[in-house]
Amino acid sequence: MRVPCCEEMGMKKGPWTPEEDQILISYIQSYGHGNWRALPKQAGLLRCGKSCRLRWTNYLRPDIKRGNFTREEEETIIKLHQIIGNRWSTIASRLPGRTDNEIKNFWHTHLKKRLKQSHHMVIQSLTYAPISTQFSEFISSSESDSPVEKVTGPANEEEHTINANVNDDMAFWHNLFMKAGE
DNA sequence: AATGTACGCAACCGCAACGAC
DNA sequence: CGTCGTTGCGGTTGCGTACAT
Repeated sequence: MRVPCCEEMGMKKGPWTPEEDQILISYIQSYGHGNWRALPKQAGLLRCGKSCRLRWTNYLRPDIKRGNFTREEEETIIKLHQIIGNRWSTIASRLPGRTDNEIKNFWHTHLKKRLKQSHHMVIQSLTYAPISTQFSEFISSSESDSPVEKVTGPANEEEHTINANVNDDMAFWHNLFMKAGE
């Protein structure tokens, strides 16, 4: 019977202390992380391997980029999410220095709000244009220079957001139709 | 200044995938 | 081929902080 790491006795939970961070960093720098399950014991940490791996990959890794997401990163996330959905690790692999957890959090706290805003916009736009026309516009804009990419500068922030939102919903409807056609 | 509320982020949990045996 | 152990992923939670009243 396998014991979940969360049930292992004597394992510490909750926020990591600077001391624990330092132990983990210096251990991995010296020996690497061949076996996460064995690592905490060997390093002298009262944490489960899962917790160590998470702390390292999401916070302590030297190549992690800190700070706000750039406009390009934001656009990449939106576009990839349109295509592949909640595949955060896949999206993260396209954004050097960003972790899946960070992207997931960013999506839920910032980008998700835009879906709500865009919901009424797409309904509004569907009222005035046939769906086939909108798909061809969406696909051609995705293949060539997207209108989203042409927008730069803070003055166009709202327009940029709206374009991204509409694209998002277009993708949703596009996927829906593709599935229906299968 | 005190209290309530909303938000952002780090961390946890459960499950699926994968490889070793 | 089935079982077991480990890792990785995505969803969710909960705490700390900023902001509003």
